[in-house]
Amino acid sequence: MLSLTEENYLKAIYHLSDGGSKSVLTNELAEAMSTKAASVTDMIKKLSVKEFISYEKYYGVNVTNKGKAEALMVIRKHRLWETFLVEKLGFNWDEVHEVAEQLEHINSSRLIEKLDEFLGYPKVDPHGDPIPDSKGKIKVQPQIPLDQLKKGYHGKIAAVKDSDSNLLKYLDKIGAKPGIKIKILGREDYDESMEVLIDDHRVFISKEVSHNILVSE
Amino acid sequence: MLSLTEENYLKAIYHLSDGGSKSVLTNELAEAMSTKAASVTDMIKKLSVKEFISYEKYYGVNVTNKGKAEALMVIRKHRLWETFLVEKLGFNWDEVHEVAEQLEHINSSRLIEKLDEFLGYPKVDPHGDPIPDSKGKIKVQPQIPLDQLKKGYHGKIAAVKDSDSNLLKYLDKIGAKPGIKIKILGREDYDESMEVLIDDHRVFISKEVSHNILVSE
DNA sequence: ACTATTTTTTAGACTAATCTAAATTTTTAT
DNA sequence: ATAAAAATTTAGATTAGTCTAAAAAATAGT
Repeated sequence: MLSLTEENYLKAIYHLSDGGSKSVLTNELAEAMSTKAASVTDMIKKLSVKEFISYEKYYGVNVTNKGKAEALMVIRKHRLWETFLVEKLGFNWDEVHEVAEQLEHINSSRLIEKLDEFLGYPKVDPHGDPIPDSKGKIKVQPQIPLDQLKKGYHGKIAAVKDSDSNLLKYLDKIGAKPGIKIKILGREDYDESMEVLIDDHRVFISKEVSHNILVSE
Repeated sequence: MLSLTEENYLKAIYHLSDGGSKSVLTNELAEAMSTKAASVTDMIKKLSVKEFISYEKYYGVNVTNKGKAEALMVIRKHRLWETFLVEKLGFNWDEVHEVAEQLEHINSSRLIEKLDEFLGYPKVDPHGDPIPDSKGKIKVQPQIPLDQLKKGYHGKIAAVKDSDSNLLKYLDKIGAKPGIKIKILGREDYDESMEVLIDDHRVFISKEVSHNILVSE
């Protein structure tokens, strides 16, 4: 069993490695965990002994399959709880992150299976991020940031980056959330801002915003 | 802010002191916390400095008003989560304790207010124990163990002691839960066993069991 | 290729919560 | 009233996670 801190490190490693597809450097991880490189080195050794990651001195860490499975379970819990908070308790989607950070560490497989059932086995969380199933399977469909597309594109919002609560508040204000129709009406090459139609509502958005709106296909 | 461990000690002190009405000895607390007296002494000093309890060397501890308020909030969270697990997720009432022990430490007043609302502001948890309101107010109505009553008594089950999961499983089997009608049909003085009618269903129960069934009035 | 810079690791120290063993205080029993 | 027993506290050590400062290794710039 992992401690709360170990779980948080492992989750951060999983995310920074893009789901295990590249290695993660000590300083990156220190930055992500808001801690010092020395502390990271210590923790890396612990997780490495437990075989959740593989580690070669000075060359960064990689998650093992065992580590991936564990990280996916934490992510599953996090996203199910976020869904619960929004769907059942009426939280706004910009308010759920911190609480879900705590709830994701509750240890009870029965609880999480029951919660999943209660929510109707959702496939994605309120930000559009996929929820791993009870076996850790995750459906990754490639998502493209809106700022990489041209005038005339139309489709549906697949997800939004959930890094920043202020961004989420703004996206909420303009009605940009997963499942909503979006169309690029025009695009200014100079600053890469664009005019878009969000659910038949006309809005101007900066590149900063369009970069955080993800569409599929 | 209290650490998880401090919260657990404080809750145990609150319960062992019957809600603050008597002082608690070091060894009692060590027993309750499954730890050693020396560790208890250390923690007592910490909680005492923070003024959650008052403490005189060798003479046990008492909770302060500040400590009571804090303990009641933890108890509120515990009981609301238990209610959630049973009412919404379909847990059996003998399965909820351990999970609620974890959930009670989640720190978010917004979460707990929303949860309370979602559950419809319940007054008691699935075992019949009262749930403190958002101000920490708790309705204590005196409850009498069934083993202290005589043949002919009839009324409703108010609560059951939730100490032991095996007991709860048994109570569940015989249909004894809060709100259910109960009548004492007969009582054997020798071993204090009794025959009772639980929701019009005839059962023989030992003193051990009747002692853990509480009725009001 | 060699020096300067950056990154990472090691060494040693700190805090919270725990432990064992020893010392102290209180209680009990004669 | 005093000795034995029980309860409690103190002292000193341990573990997890963190830190700072110093040492070691890798990278970059000329």
